[in-house]
Amino acid sequence: MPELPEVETTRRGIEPHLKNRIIQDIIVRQPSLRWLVPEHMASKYPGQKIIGVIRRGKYLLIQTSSKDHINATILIHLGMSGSLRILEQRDLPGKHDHIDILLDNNKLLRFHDPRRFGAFLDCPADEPLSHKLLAKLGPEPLSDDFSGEYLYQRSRNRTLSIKSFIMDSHVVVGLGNIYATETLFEAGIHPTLAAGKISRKRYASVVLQAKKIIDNAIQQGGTTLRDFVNVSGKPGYFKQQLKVYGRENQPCIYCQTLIRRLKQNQRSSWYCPQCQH
DNA sequence: CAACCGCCCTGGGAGC
DNA sequence: TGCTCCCAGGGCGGTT
Repeated sequence: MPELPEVETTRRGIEPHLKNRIIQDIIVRQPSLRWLVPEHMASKYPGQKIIGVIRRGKYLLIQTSSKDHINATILIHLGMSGSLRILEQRDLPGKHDHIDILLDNNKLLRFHDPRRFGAFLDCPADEPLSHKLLAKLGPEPLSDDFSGEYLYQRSRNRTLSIKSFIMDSHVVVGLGNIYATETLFEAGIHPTLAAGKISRKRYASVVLQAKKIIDNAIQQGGTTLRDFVNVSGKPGYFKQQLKVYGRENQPCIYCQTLIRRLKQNQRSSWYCPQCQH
């Protein structure tokens, strides 16, 4: 489920419930996620106070602090199928509810992840963002660092496709398959074009559309926020206005040409053969 | 270095 | 109903 807007929606949903709470316990039922959940986390974190939840790309960082002013940070990635919910401690765990962080108000944060591509890790104490998984990430898509000029410069001499290029988190974070597909559709760019051959002008369009789409999706994520955190645990992709993603053989909303699908690096791309070239 | 490909998993849906 | 196959929101790590 989670692309960047869903992760940001999750962050906004859980932070008010977590901030200033003391962690009572961490219960790990299934440590085999993308990487093994470190054993020491269950002993390190109880007693720590949560001071904030920040996001970097699709990673969430739960920052804590103890009486001795020792800071620590839990690093969470939701992978393909992960979700986080605030529940009561009396709510029994179900299938795929792998980790609970127990809070000091009879609530808990529950990590659910059927496919187990997610991650639950510990950051280096001194500088959490120096974690190996975070250190080389590209700029945030909504930041000023993500500009047409930046993409243009980074892409010179690159032969891979524009689709693969903008989905590379070391280039820019947060453009997953859905939003990369939608971005190229709105920018009118065929997904197989070589990244290194695309003009400044077209990259300016890519950036403009990506920002628009992600910003809009975050706004919409807000509408499903309550459900996401408290009840169903299902973010509403159905509520999103997807213009090309998943629409194979349906008419393009601009020109009525039938949308086509192709495979790039084992991921589907949908595109309009008329509008995107 | 850059590019590509396999793979970590479970579950849902289509087709037979 | 049940089997098999394909597909899915990610992205690391090994190989060429």
